Amino acid sequence: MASNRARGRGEQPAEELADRWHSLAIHLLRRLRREDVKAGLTGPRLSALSVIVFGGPITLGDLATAEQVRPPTMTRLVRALEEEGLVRRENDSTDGRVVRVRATAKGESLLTAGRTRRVRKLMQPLAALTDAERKTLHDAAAILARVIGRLS
Amino acid sequence: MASNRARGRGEQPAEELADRWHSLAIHLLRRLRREDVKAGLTGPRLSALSVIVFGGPITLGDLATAEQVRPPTMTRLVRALEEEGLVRRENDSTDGRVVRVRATAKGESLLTAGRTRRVRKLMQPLAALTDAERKTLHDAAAILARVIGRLS
DNA sequence: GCGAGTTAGTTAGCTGTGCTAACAAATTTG
DNA sequence: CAAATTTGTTAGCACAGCTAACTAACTCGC
Repeated sequence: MASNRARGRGEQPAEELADRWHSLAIHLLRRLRREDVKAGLTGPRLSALSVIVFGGPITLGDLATAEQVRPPTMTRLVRALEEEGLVRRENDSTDGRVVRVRATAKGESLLTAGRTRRVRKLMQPLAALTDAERKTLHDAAAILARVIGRLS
Repeated sequence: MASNRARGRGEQPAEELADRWHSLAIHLLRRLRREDVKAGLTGPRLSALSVIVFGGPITLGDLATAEQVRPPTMTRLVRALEEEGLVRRENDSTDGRVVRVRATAKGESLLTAGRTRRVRKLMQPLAALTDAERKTLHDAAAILARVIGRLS
């Protein structure tokens, strides 16, 4: 029961963590953006493509929700992916309004085969960490994902 | 010596971690951006202001380096901060080329007093974590910062 | 079954962040 | 002192996010 709110010695106050992670997210993304550009696909597009590939055919609205983005933003991301031949739009047979998005073979292979190349730069320093450090990052990722989910 | 590269059971392969964190950074930033906008200052501006406030008067070039951004980008960020009265430009007395950027009282108070409001949304779910979870996030932040630093 | 309301997506237009290329001004150096 | 370097700015591009306003399609109540 001393697990929450108490703020004893050695504990991490939420405010400090929030500041720290805010800054980290900005800097991490700036770095990754450079690599993404070299890899030919930007972060948001790659992220959307990943959902499409692993989430099967999905409606544009669901995709926007999954990516925590407004519909117009997703419309544009999907159009960009479509123009590169990575995804295909399909009409729903029972509801003429909805648009289903499906990955093409090219889109799938780009995501899976291109995966290593894309994250290579980030992987190098990660591979140099100890197992314990990687475990910490692994655990932190799960916690952070939950935190993000609760931001609503 | 089993600490690196081995990939035994329970270890986290660098590739998986890289993918995971890439995605996390994108989603975290999208969420934070909304709050930043409400708070009146965007992430990059806030981040730059923070360096200016705590890093004393600093040249524009050093600021760009610290923020891992190109000079033109920093020129624009500083101009935006200046227009809001949060920072001031100063000419160097010995070198006419350099521009020193200093935080105004308004800038300092916005950063310190406004800090809680700004990160409040992120703090709520963080405060709900256990001490152990916050410690994991704290440790992960340090590791990630190093990883980012090594991306070069 | 038809008109009102709702839902899914798109278009238009804005703000903001990042970049490179090209430049001006100041300083340093040969 | 002329050439090279350094510091910062301007111009212009690509991209991602948003809201407002719209079209098309569906659902529901009468």
